[in-house]
Amino acid sequence: MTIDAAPKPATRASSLPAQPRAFSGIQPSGVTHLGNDLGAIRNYVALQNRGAAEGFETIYCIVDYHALTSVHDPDRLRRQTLEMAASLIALGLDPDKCMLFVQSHRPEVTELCWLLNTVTPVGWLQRTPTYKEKRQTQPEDVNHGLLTYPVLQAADIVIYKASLVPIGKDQAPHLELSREIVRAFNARYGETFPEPHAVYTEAPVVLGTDGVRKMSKSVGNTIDILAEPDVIRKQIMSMVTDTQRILRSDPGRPEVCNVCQMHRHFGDDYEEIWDGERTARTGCVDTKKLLAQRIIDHYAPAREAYRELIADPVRLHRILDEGAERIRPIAEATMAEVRERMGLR
RNA sequence: AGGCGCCUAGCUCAAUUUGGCAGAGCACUGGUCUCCAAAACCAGGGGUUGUGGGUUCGAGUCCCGCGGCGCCUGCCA
Repeated sequence: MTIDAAPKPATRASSLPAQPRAFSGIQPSGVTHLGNDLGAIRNYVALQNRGAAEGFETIYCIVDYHALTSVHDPDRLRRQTLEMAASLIALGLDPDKCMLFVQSHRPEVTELCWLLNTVTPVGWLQRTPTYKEKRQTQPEDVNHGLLTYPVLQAADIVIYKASLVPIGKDQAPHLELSREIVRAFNARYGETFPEPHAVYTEAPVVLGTDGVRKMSKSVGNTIDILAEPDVIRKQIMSMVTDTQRILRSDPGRPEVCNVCQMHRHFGDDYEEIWDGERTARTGCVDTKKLLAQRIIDHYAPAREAYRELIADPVRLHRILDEGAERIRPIAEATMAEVRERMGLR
């Protein structure tokens, strides 16, 4: 992973942390699928471990406030939040190495969101790609939360004085907006927040089993890595392959075959597998069975860990509560500083 | 707050001027078929018609209340 620019050393403003902190939020979309892991979670784990080794803090937040802009069923939100927490831990986030908590357990962030709202021009928000997209996908429910979504995102990052934000390229506009909001605030009230920097992670766009759209729970084209092996086999066998390879003897085109593309992430021998497809030495069924088995094996420990975690909600709640408590002093210190700077106290 | 319009399958919409067995396309599931998938063909599941009352032998359809969405005119901190 690469950092887009070296964070400024925090020498000028004494309120900035000595070491950069990393922050990332993830929506409580329920049990994670392959796209979640390859696209984000793997990088969270890597950054967490790097932080533990190099001495900077990593903060991961399940953003249930943000989810409320689209999810309106309380039971579903609660369930998906727990499922996401269990998934993250099962896939390698370690509450001893990182701070893991639920966004709404630190409600101070909503106060900061309001305060940042007052330095944010509406035009910036209306131009946000995801806002425009949501107006299309849920036209019956264009609530104000959708518009102010990036402001809450900015508040999330800066309330913990985080300066490193691991994101995929698709999130670049949101982070750029966060940077502008921070600049606007610092310009008006004095240097208070570190400007967040993108940590561009190598995040492949993982296509779903239909081979066309991005893997997504709402589309229903996921590979559920934490599900039972039979479910995974069935999902992979149903994947769309190279639509021009009709007969077993036809040569395949690994570049356009989503099954072949996924092999890149599960073994060093994908070139060899691709060669088998090109020369029709192997068939799609062979390649699918191999992929299924590799995914099943690779996620076997995570699957077992998930099963244990989700069966013990008391323990999960305790982990999340502890995370929220550990991060509390940072949030409270920031808010005290911000209120003072803005003239509220 | 008032006025007008809308709400039917996961989605887009039907359902005769005047109440009479809730349907189609897409999507989904299964089958046939070429290694699988796709495509094609065949079959199937899927609905408390937003919600609660009322009129009627019978209500998606008519009447009243409530909720949601959109547009318009206002009011208020």
